[in-house]
Amino acid sequence: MMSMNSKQPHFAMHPTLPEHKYPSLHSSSEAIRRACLPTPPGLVAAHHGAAGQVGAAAGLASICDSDTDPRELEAFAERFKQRRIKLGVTQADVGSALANLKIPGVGSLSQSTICRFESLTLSHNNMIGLKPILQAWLEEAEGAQREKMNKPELFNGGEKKRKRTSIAAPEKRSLEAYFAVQPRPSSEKIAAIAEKLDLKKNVVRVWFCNQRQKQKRMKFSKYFCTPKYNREMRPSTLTNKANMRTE
DNA sequence: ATGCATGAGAG
DNA sequence: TCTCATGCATA
Repeated sequence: MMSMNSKQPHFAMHPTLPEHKYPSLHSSSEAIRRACLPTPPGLVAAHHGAAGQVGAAAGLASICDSDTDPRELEAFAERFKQRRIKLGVTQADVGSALANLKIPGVGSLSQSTICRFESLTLSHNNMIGLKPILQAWLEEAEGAQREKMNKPELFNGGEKKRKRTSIAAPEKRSLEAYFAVQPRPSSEKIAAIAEKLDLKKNVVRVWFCNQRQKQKRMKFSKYFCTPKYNREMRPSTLTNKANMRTE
């Protein structure tokens, strides 16, 4: 049942980026952390007032560390976004610019990932791993603030476009109902559900996997279940170039 | 901003 | 098979 895989955080391993080999990045992630920056100016160790409550609820002691403290991550993410926008750089720009940092084992990231980092919709560990990298980029970008970032990157052939499956609302509601009573259905159960909803078994399986991942995102984790955080869970809009232009 | 998907690694 | 980090495609 609870096969809580306590695995190490690993990074990029995308099939669509042959440029990098991604050699066990997490091994060098600590090196990056050290090699990068000391600690943010005044945002370090915000308030530990709520930390006690959360820590108790979580039954953890490690989150007291300023580098893994959810509040510190939250503060950094917010500051990161603000400064990125100040620089007039999009999430996609940041993602591709990361490759220019030449950090061993660190290639580019997608707009999706940068977006999720800023909105805290990543796992706690994922946030911790990405923070030093994005922090390094931010420093570089602000250091070379007077120069214009260039990202040519234009090579397109005739690749097969992936088609995204769309699960209809009724089916989705059913899935959610099943998930509520059993987040981890057996293979057989999945097959049964798939047949009932007339969906491919794999689609149902992946849906459950993704649903479980959602529960583990920072915003929905135990660290952020207090009314206060729920209130501040609102999504922002000033992110894309389009929105920035709209001003 | 987010839904569905992939693939490495672990079990 | 699952988890986990991540991304393409799309709303």
